[in-house]
Amino acid sequence: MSHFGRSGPPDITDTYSLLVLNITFRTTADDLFPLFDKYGKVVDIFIPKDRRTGDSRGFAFVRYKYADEAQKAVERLDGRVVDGREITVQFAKYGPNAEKIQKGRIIESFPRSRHRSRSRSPYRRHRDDHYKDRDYRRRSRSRSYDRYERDRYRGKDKDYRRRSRSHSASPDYSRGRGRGRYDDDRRSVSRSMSASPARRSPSPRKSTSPRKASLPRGESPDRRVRDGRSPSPRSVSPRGRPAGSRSPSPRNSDVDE
DNA sequence: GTTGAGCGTT
Repeated sequence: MSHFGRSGPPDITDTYSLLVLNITFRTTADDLFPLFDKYGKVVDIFIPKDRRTGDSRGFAFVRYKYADEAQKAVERLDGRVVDGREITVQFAKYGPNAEKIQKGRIIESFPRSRHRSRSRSPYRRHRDDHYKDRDYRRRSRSRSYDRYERDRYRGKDKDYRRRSRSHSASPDYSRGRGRGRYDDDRRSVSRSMSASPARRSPSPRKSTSPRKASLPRGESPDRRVRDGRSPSPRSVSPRGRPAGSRSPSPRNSDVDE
């Protein structure tokens, strides 16, 4: 098994990271280790995986101990077919040791005084080395990872923080206002979801057509619901939950939330 | 069980 990345970055003081792209989603560090280790001393191999699914993201980071070896691997493994897919090996630009790369200038660090026309690794991609190619490619990227990015973005709370700072002058006021509006919006979404007659209505299948025609937009109910619930939906605590005594119907509490 | 531009963790 792969013991890489099991205890975080082992040692990146003198290692050169290489980025391996275009690898298959099933390729693991163990598969790349022998391949990369053949061309030099591989210190560690890390493959970012999804937090939820745990699947590979399609690229891996290979850390070499020496730059010359890394460079060699880049030139030798770049374009190699692994698992039926042509992988792309190149030096990592961003990362924990990106600074070192610029400082060390591994690209030009050649043991043999061999002056090469192109110090940088020759990305011999397909003839599709166009410039606008990326735009069209980027589009496809948002297919199955869109939700992942969405979740990630939400988790960062970037927007929330920014807004908070903007109104830091009056946190109370802003919070109250922001909260109310936010809640409203959120409830709106919730309502939208609740609209699903799946579990809200236990038996709406018998009369779904008439109701639908009756409320094609849902504006009427919308206002009604907002007016009736806007004031203080959360302030109201109908469930005076008896801490000591357990509720006679635990299911009720579940339904509440 | 899918996907295919990109830059990473205990």
